[in-house]
Amino acid sequence: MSQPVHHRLGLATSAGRFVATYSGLGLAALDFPSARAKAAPVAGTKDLPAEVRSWHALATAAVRAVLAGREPDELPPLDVRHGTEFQQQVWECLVRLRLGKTCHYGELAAALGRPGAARAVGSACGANRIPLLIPCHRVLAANGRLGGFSGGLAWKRRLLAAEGIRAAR
DNA sequence: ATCGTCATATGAA
DNA sequence: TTCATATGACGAT
Repeated sequence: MSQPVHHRLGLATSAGRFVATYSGLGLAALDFPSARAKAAPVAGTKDLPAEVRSWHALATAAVRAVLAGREPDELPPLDVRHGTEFQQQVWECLVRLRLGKTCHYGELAAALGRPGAARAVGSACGANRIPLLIPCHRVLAANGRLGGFSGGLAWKRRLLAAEGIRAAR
């Protein structure tokens, strides 16, 4: 019936206006700038829970940092309940992957004790609703190429470039 | 270098 | 159980 309240807030950056969605547990989704996102109604900041306002401040600073190629100093809590156990393990690994570092789908699978699950890792990355802060753009294919990206490969390239990483073509 | 074809893990229908 | 993946390895061309 009454869903847990979700707040959708615009997040302005030099690269456009992202849309952040907060649940009662923290940041639940981060959407890339798009025409559709622009149209999305965004709550006025007046009757926002103080908690959400502070999370949004952290998220805004963190997203801007990543876009600028700087390591964010503090992340808001991430609400990752929608993920399966395996997906959460993958995302957990990713938040620990420092800016400027990359890994391969297969390496990540092996690190989780599941050699051979490279493809499943790719799927888990695709299910990530919080790009940039859960940095799935730092996961490349074993042949040095880009792999995929739900936000579009142009974004993946752009994010990697901001971190000084250059993938093979 | 590119292309097919398998092998494989996970998750949704 | 069947199908779809943001993979990877291998062999033929």
